[in-house]
Amino acid sequence: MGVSRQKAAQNHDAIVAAAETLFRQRGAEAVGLVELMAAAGMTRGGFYNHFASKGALVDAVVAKAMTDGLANFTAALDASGERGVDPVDSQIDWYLSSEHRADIDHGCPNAGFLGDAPRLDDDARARYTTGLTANLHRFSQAIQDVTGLDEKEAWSRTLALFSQMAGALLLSRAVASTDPELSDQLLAAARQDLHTRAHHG
Amino acid sequence: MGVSRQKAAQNHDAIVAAAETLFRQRGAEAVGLVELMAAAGMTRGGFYNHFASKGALVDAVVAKAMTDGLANFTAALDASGERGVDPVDSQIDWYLSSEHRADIDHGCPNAGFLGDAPRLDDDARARYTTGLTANLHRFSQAIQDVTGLDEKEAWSRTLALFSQMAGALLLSRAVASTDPELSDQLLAAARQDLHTRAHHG
DNA sequence: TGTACATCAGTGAACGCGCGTTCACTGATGTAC
DNA sequence: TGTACATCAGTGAACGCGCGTTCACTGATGTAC
Repeated sequence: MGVSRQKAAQNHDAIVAAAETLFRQRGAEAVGLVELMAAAGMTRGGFYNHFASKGALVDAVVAKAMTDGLANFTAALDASGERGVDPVDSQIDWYLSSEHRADIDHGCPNAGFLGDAPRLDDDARARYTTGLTANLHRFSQAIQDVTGLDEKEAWSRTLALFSQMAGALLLSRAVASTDPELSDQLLAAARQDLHTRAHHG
Repeated sequence: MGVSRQKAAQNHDAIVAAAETLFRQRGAEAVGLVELMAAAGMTRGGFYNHFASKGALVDAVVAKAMTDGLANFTAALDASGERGVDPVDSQIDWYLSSEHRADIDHGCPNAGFLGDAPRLDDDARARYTTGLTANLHRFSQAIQDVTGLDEKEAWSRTLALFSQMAGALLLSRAVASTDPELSDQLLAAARQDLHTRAHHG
């Protein structure tokens, strides 16, 4: 084998991790397997010991990103609760921060893969959709806790709020290098607007 | 020549028109010149009589889409004014309609190219940014007319509202085939939310 | 107005290149006794 | 515990293929006289 099973499992994870970064930055189509495997510390041929095809890797990457995203979101909400700060406000501030704008590699996957989602294959798009849905339900619960709205109202509010968060983040990223001032204004306008709306019963 | 100058100019437009549709649907990277030229009714070699490179075509497509988008937006606002209906409400209804969701080929270019914008080359990204800025200014003027807010307040309001419109549309498109109900809910929630906010002074 | 010639948009074969994928090979690891 | 062998992750050359681009060629168009 030349490599222990433990090391092989680490290599598997390294491929997925390298792929997530590269796919988010440049899109899955623009990343070749040679470059990808080099980024994971191997040469090209080994790829097919881990995945049946490049498409299968895309599925795995989307699945992992969505799962991690939900875990991070839940952890952030819990951490806010423990610190005694408003979890929805904290989330809005982080989501529309310049740090999150810059963190394309590991930021919110719902936004990170949003532009690519319509062009993913069926499996990956299904994974994106279920991941997004789980995230929205978690967010809706937090909205309910904060506002006291009923379940249905909170769900509508959540869809409206998250649309604004994702839209502002994507627009801000799209113009970040060409018009930094507009990029900042987009984040600031959405942040201010969302804070006043998140708690309005 | 085998082809008149008028016909050559028509062919030029046909290439750009075919490219806009294909690029919006699948992304510029995923569309080959053979397929593109066939869609425009020609064979591959003629492409370089019209554009120096594929990248130059991408620039031209983005530029045309953004220009057309602003013209369409302005025309729609004027048409609303003449019919005596609220131009901002009309725009919101159209933007978050299932028709606009389906019209990827010719819908709002600010949303249509939003997912690709960060990965466009410098020229195309600059064209996207200036086009978006022009659209936002036109929208801000309409918001000012409707709400009576001052220029600065209207601008912030515009950024917040348009972020929500673009985000809802992209999310709705992303899940349209995998979760049609969620896709509809995203549009409906944003529509309802935006109507109540657009006129609030 | 008619003729001779230059122009140049479109054709289709060809180019080098990088892609995703395959495969014979390697050698340390894991297993059987 | 030690030895012989099977396993299989990783290597790197090779595959066919489609990409963007180039180029010699064509022939109707536009121009000069």
